[in-house]
Amino acid sequence: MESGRLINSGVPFRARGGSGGQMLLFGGGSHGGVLMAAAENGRRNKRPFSTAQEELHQLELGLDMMDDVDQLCGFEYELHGAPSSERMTKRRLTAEQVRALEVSFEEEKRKLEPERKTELARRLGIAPRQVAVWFQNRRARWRAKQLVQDFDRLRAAHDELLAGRDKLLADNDRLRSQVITLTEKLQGKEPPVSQPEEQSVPSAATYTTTIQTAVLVVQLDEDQLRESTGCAVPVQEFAEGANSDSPESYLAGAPSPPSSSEGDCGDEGSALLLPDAMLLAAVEQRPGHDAEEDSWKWFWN
DNA sequence: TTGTGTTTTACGACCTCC
DNA sequence: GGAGGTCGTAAAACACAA
Repeated sequence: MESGRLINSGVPFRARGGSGGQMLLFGGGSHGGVLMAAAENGRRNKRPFSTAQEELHQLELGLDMMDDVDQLCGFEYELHGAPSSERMTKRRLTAEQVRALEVSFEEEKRKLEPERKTELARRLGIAPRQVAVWFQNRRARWRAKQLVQDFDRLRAAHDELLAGRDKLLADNDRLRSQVITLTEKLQGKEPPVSQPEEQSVPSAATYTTTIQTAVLVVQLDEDQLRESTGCAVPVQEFAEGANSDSPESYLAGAPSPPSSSEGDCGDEGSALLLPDAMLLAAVEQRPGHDAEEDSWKWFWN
């Protein structure tokens, strides 16, 4: 056996002499001599490995085998047997090879056409199989990176939605207090002193007046609210309903319990936000109203 | 120098498409 | 059925702290 001197190479190798000339083999650690460039140079380099092509040239074996990439790959097979039976020795691609592969990866939109594979392999002095494997692994890395980016994007959108939801809730609280206060002022009452059981039961006339007052407040605040929440407020619909005879008719538009899109400024739930707030202010004063049985009390929580 | 974590290369199993 | 894809993983190559 004859060992070659691999410049800038950490790849275990051995050169086998033969009557018909020398053959270079790329083997694993136990297969042959090991020359480490790092040991020679006394330091580590990035990507210290030369290609099979470079090594063959450096060894000056005098073999004109560089034109046949498949033959080059076959050398490893000769050492290890069929690729499926035993792993081939790993060989790092050079920076130049990786750069060319990256360019091709971008140009071909991550697809590798057979002709392109063959051409790349020939040009870079590696086996077509290596090009295919490199693309497979590169696609996997690209997908992993995309996954991270998608996650970051979704998280940012989620945080933004949460912030919007908090703002909506705060606005809702503020406006609810405003409606109640104004309603009570119009009724000539002072704000309740947290004794709801002892409150006097309003008459039907007062009840209707309360609702109409609430609608008025909503109309006055509509522009401000639309600006602060970014949600459409169907005040007109609600106002029309307030003119009907039956207060119960207002309940037809009562909100559904929050769905998975809670906090979302969507088309249905939050569009009912203000009318619902107004309505509830009135319903709370409705004769015989039982707050515990209120099916949409979730809205206030 | 060594231990350890990360990246890269390569493969087998399985799936899909033509 | 073959070619080429993904997925999961092994193992070599590499980086880096202690």
